[in-house]
This record gives sequence, C-alpha cells and structure tokens, in this order.
Amino acid sequence: MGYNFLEIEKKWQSYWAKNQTFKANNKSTLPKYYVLDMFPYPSGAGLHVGHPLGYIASDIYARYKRHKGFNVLHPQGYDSFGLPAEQYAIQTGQHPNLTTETNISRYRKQLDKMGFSFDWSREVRTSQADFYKWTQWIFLLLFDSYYCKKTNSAQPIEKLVAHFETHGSVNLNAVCDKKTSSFSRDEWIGFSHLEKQEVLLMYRLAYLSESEVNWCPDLGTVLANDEIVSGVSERGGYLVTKKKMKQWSMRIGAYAERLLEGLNHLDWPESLKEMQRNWIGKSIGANVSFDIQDHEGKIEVFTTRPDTLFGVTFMTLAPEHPLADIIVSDEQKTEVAAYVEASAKRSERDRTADVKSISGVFTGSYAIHPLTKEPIPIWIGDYVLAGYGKGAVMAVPCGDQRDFDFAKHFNIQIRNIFEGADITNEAFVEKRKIKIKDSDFLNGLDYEEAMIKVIDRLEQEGSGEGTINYRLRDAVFSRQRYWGEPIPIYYKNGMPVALKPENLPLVLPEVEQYLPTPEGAPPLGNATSWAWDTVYEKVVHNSELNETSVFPLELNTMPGWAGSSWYFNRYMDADNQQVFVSKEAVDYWQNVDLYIGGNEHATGHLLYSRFWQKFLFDLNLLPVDEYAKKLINQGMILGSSAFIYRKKGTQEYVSKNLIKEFEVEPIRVDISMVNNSDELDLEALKKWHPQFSNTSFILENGVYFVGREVEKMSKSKYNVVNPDLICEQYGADTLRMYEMFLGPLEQAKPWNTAGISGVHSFLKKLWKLYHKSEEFHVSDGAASKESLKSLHQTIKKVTEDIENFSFNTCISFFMICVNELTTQKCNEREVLEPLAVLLSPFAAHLSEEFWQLLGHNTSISLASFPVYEPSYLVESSKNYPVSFNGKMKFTVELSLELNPKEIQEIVMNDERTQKQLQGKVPKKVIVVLGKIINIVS
RNA sequence: GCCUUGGUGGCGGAAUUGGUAGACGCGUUGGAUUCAAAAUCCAAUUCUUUCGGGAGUGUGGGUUCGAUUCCCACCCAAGGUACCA
Repeated sequence: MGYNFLEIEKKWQSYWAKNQTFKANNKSTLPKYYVLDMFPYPSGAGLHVGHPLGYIASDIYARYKRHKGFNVLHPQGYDSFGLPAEQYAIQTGQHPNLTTETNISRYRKQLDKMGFSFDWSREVRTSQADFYKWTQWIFLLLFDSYYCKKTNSAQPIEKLVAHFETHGSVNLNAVCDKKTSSFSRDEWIGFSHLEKQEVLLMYRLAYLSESEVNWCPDLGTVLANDEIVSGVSERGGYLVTKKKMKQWSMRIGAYAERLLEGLNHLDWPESLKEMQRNWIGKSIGANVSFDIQDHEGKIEVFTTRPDTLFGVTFMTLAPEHPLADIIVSDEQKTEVAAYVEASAKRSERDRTADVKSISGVFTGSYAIHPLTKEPIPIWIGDYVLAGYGKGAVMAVPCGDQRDFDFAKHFNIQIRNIFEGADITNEAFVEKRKIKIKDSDFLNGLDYEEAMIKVIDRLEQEGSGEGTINYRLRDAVFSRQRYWGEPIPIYYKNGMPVALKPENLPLVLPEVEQYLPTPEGAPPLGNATSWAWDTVYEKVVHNSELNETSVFPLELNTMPGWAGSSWYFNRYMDADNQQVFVSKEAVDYWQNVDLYIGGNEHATGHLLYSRFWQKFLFDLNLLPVDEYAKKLINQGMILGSSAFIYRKKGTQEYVSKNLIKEFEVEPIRVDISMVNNSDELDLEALKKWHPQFSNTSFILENGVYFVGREVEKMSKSKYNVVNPDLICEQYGADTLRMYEMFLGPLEQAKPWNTAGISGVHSFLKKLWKLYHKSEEFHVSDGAASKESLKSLHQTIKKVTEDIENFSFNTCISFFMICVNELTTQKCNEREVLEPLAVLLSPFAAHLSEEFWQLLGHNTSISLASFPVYEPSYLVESSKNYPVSFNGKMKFTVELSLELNPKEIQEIVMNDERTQKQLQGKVPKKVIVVLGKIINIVS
C-alpha cells in the first residue's frame, strides 16, 4: 500500500474543516499577519493549474507564519461580477447569477482539494448584495466628496458648499474637471438649485462627464477593447467607432501625486512600481496658449519643453479637439472632415503604435505665436491624443523626433534653435549640454535657465504658466452592462441625485434580456418593476419628493474593478451588517502584510485600489493610506498548446517535421490527445471532432508529431491542465510541491507535467523512511551526527528560502535531505519531528499525518517552527581549485583563513603551478574570502 | 510604438549577487533486483575531440586578473497599454 495520499488528504481536509483550524480571530494577544491572494474571477473553464500557483505560495507563507507564532488572517473570496458571465447570459439566456453560483461551487471544490488554509468563514463575493451594498456606499461617499488641495485630502462636499456660501469661488483650491467660471458669494446664493448642482458636479470625486467609448452602432452597444478584434466587433464582425457619451468618472487624477509618492514606501517589486510611475507619468512643463487668427478662443497646449518655444513652426490638434471643426477653413473642410472620420475608426493604440505611417491634414488656419506674434499653421494629426495634456501640441521639429518626421513628411519649415546641433537627419532631443540660439531673450541659455525664464515671461504676459501634467487619466466608471453593481443614483430634472445610504443596497433588477434596450439604453433599461419598486418605494415614500412623476434611475453599472478596490478591508470583518468594516477590526488588522497576485494588474486593480484606500483614509474610515505593505507578483503558468498542420485547401494533415515541404496552416488540438513525446493519438482526434473523421495524415515512421507553442492557458486554446486530475493521480501535496518546484515564483513558466514524478517519489521516499512493512516505525534513540547535520542544514536553508520566497530551492533542499537520511538509514524521532514541521507549509497533509503518527493529538499548525543549531554545521576544510592564468586549474586544500606565507607555500609546492611559472615568482595571488582565486605570473 | 520582465544542457531550472557554470528534478543510457513487468536502488549524462585539449550562459562589443552576474548596442519571447479580470 505505502503512501496513501488520497486517504491522508481527505482525512486532514475534513479535520481542518470540522475543527475550523484556520479560522482567524479578531481578538488576540499574538502579533497579526494578513496574507492575501488576489481573489479569482470564477470562470466557466474552472480552475486550471495556473491559478493555484499564487495560492500555494501564500498558503506556504501563511502556514509558516502560524508556526512562527502569528495570528494569521488568510481569507479567500470571489470577484464574481464580470463580462464572461454576461456574455454567456446573452447567448443562452441563463441568469449570470446562476452561472456564477455554479462556477463558484466548482472553484470551491477544486480549492478544497488542494488543502489551502483559508478562513472560509470570511468569504466575500462581489456580486452579492450584502457585499455590493458597501461598494455602492463607497460610491456615495465619493459622490459626496471633493478634493481639497490645501489639506491635500478628500473633504465632504458640504465644506465646498460652505466655502461658496461665504467666499464664492474666491480662494478656492480644489480639483475640478474643467475650468469653471468664477463667481461671488452673492452669485452663488442667487444660483438655482440646478445651477448649484451643476457646479458641484465639477468637483465631486465621482462625477459625470463626456468621455469617449467604443461604440458599435449595429449592436447598439459599447464594447470593451477585448471585444474588438482587428477593428470590428468580435460578436458579428461589425464596424466600431468612437463616440462621446455621458459617463461616470472617478477623479483619480486628484490623487496622482500621492499615488506616486506612496510608492516610495511600499515593499513592492521595483519593476511594478516603475510601471505605476510611468503610468501616472508625471511631467513638468508649461501650459501655453495661442491665439487663433480670425477666430475667437485660444488653443492651449501642454509642453515639457517651453524652452524651445521659439522653435515652434506648426501646431497639431487631436482630431477630436473641440476647435478642430470650428477653425477649419472652407477649402479644407472636406479634407479635414474625412480625416477626422477616418481616425475615429482607429483605436488609440493603433494611432500611437504606428510611428511609421505619418498622417495629418492642414486646417487652413493659423495660430499666433504668443511671443513673436508670427502666424503658425495649425494641423490635425491623429498621433495627438485628445485625452493627454490639452489634446494639442506645439510642434518643435528641431527638438522632437515625431514633430521632425511630421514636418519632413509635409514639408513644413524646420527651425534650428540649438547652437551647433546637426538636425539634417534627425531631431536633437537631448536636453542638456547645449545652448539655445535664435530665440530672442533665451539666446545662450541652457535648458534649465531657459525653462525658468520663458515660464516667467509667459506668466507675465498672461499667455501661459508653469505646470505639472500627469499622464494618468480619470477613470471611467460607467459600464453599459447588466452584470455589475447598480450605481445608486437617480435623476431629477436631468441632475444626478444620490440615493440615501439607508436605502442601500440598490439590488440588481431581473430582466428578460441582457442586451441593450431597443431604444439604446443599457441592459438595466429592460427592467420593468425596478424603477418603481426602488425609487418610488424608497425615495417617494421616504418623502424625498412629494410628486409622483417618473424618476429614472441610473441604468449604467459599475466596472469590474469597483468591488476589488476595497474587498481586502471587508475580509477583516466580513459579516458586519452595520458598517463596511468595524473600527475595532480594522484597528487590529490594519493592512495586508503580504499580497500575492499577478502583475497583469499593475496599472489596473493595483492602482485603483490604492486610490480608494487613500480616499477612505482621508475620510478617517481607515487607519492607513496604503493597504498592502508587501506585494509579490507570481508569474503566470503558461500552457503548451499542440498544433497539427493542414495542407492548405485540403483535408490532409502533415506531421510536424515535414511541414517545410508543404504550405500548411496550423490548427490547435486538445493536449489531452498528445503524449509526452508529442505523438498524437489519431483515433482520439477522429473522435474529438467530426471534421477529423475523414482525413488523411502524412506520418513520420508511422507517427504523427504535433508542434508546440507556449501561450496563456485558456479553454479556447485547448491547453488547459486541470489540477483535479493531478490531485487524484499524485495527491495535493505533490501538486503543491511540484508547482513550487517548477521555477521561481515570480517568473512565468510553461506547465509541464513530465517532472512531477520526481517530487512525488520524494514524498514516497520520506514515507518509506519511517515505515517498516506498512507499520509506522520510529526510533526514540539518538540520531547520528550526519543525520543531525543534514537536518539542521535543511532547517537553515529552508527557513532562509521561505523568508525570501524562494520556494523552488526549498524543495531541492528537502530532496537532498531525504536522500541523505535514506542513505544514513535515519529513522529517529529526533529528526522526523522537526522535519515534519519544516515540511508542513509545503506538504500540509503528509506532515499532519506524521505529526499524528508521532503521537500528537493537536494539529501540526500549532507546533512552532524548528530553529537550526549552528554547532551541527561546522565547516570542514575543503578542496578549492585555483585557476592559473585563467586556464590551467589545480586544486589546493585550504582552511578558512589564509596568510600570505601559506599562500606562497601552496603556490610553491604545487608541481603544476611551478611548471607553469617556470621558476618565476607569481606577480599576484588573488585571494577572496580566504580562497586563492587566481595567480598572475 | 511605449512601459515592464525574461533568454543558461534534450527539458524545468541552480549558481553564496563579480570567483569551480550546469545544484536539485525530469528525460536518456547502462547496471542491480525480478520468471517477467511495474515499482525500487546504483552509476553516467553541456557540447566537441585526433583524449593533449578545445568551445560554451540569445547576438555583437566593452570594463576586469576573472563576467551567467556590471556597462553599451541589437535580436527574440511574455505581460500591460486605460471597458477582460
């Protein structure tokens, strides 16, 4: 029988569940430790071997911390709102909630099989009303707040109203979405209620504004970028254009500086922090405004190089720029209109990524240089994005490569304002080490001096100002979807009004159809009873209004990132019905000590959640303004897809090594039909899909070999490996250890089941070491010196490596240790007891079984982690090879310390060294840490 | 395009952070055990060689007594690129 992992694992999983072994307590005298995983989206494909990688790592660390005497919070839940469930609903009519519930119960079964030490009593689901009630509540707080630049924090909107009532807009230092006209105290008081609301909306942290969306007229809906494949909709293949729509947005831009600065204090991967820094994209420069010849208004640009203002030879507006169709001359009208229309069909990424093809169109109008008063031609170019800076640039061809290319292409003047720079073939983009010429009062100055001087002049003349620009855009918060949190807003006279917190949750209504309404309203518009029930009952009967007209509710829902922006706080106090998290709980748990998840969330979830945390901190609802002290990105486990090759236009398939002889197209096949030598099971293929039942194959030596390609693991690529099968075949402990053994946690790596037997036989070996003819066999005698040395070496290395999250090398040390103990025929309790605890974060079930066999009647998770004893690890002298002239190598026996005399003796007494030296004394002997490294003659 | 990461045997990966490149595992080969197979155990395994050696960490340079490690340029792959999660 031997190591019966199925029985052992089942036994301990039910023991842990029954005894609630991993339930965390909100009151404890122990120090706290909060280990968090990014909660999964429960997809229909089930959990694949890639998902558990991070969960295993966090579980190892959570179990390790429990052994080290911490009160560990290690929760899990589901990010259960999302697009796939909705798309499935559109296709099948099945309610997304049903799909989601089914998927969740499947996920839970799979997770349970792997023996994770999650505290399931704190489970959260973002799609459940008792959770999204609080997501809506946070939305209301954002709606009722503005950002005060004086206190540098969010403040209640009443404070803003109070300011308007006493000072008007004078001396106001608040972030708003556009330039507001200034007004006095009396004017404010004179405003109608509607006018007041209109002003306030420009300051709220959750606000309504026009933003651009991917619009598909044929489907009558907004599409995610993911739903667009090469310019057309994935569903139906219809044309997609851009369209402006009134959308809810989050004023994350107000937090740009704090989000940037906060990174400096986080123990997150440098690369990820760098990504966030670049995403926020702080740049220092100036806003400059240009008058327009024969037109009202001004064109404002942001530039990081105001020092090159005298090098401006043209301006470029984004095609979406509001002035674009106003300033265009009559003769250019058709050309401009065609260009604007064409670029509306191009995606933003396409526009910026494509640097090779230069496109643009002249508007026929001229701006006036603010200092020289010269006319400057105004162009439109789609490399300028409406959403960045001011949506317009002043072009300085001599100092910017893209401006240079544009000018060359359209034959626009290039003016060199850099002393001694050669700009015949490319722009001079270097900022330093050059002086400016032909620039009036800036002549002879360098970059820094010119920056200060020109900004000074612009400010004096009122045509510009020094400013800081962030690339970070405010986050669009509306989705024209069904399966998301309803936004707790209704409209009165076209103005958004917040529901009262006591009326939350605003529950998702039932609908017949998950598609937009025929009138083009979002899917929630299909609800028949919702508006009546919710708004009439809650708003009218609570006498918010005493009229019985229709109150339209907001029909958009929240985006996927809403719930995930604060869920980690909810785990601290998941059952609380009164508050989103009690003060008591959050004061104890504070924040996440270790957060493990993929770096694909770097500029999405990980930025939005920091923003919400800072916001809630500003309102004194949370004690810290960063929620995750340490973050680790686990690398993605990639799948190894299998391909067969069809001869073009035929039903003949060619084995992999013969494809060069034919013109073929690759087709994915399910990897379950391919063995470890890449041989395809042809019978299985014929059964797999009817299209293969009547095909012929060109084989190599009677075998069809498939091609392989490493890519993201996904159901649609037929390359998913299911962890359940592995748990059945080898056990969860093997899977846990193998996933860790596969490679460094942070690195992406392809899944390969081939190596799993090595880890499995390690566990079998350990089992056998302490079993004699099926009976547990342990000696109470003293262990040998060698055994203790092996043990303590392993304790030392494994402890160090757990602390460094280098779990793959831990497994190697375990293997070496068990091999050594097997050779030493070690079976002493003295060794097994600490070894079982050492192993328990990894092979959680097996070590628990050993713990019981050793006579303990409590869970091994209560045992304390072993500490190594240095006296067992005394180093003996070692043979070190010494390289001579970098070529010849010989070996000398060295003790740990060397003095020059000893070195000389070693060198002189070695025959081969002497042969090489030919009697000469070496010039130099390099010794590092007591080792001779090199001898130079 | 831009931002970030990675590239070491047949494969996954080690390398005390500038000091014996290839730990550990898989695979392969040979052997032991067995009627046989599975399982298990032992040994070999970077390539090349005229058996002296030679080459070798994506490519090409550089710094250094010494480079997988540091610097410069390039090639390739993965993730993100603002409505997938």
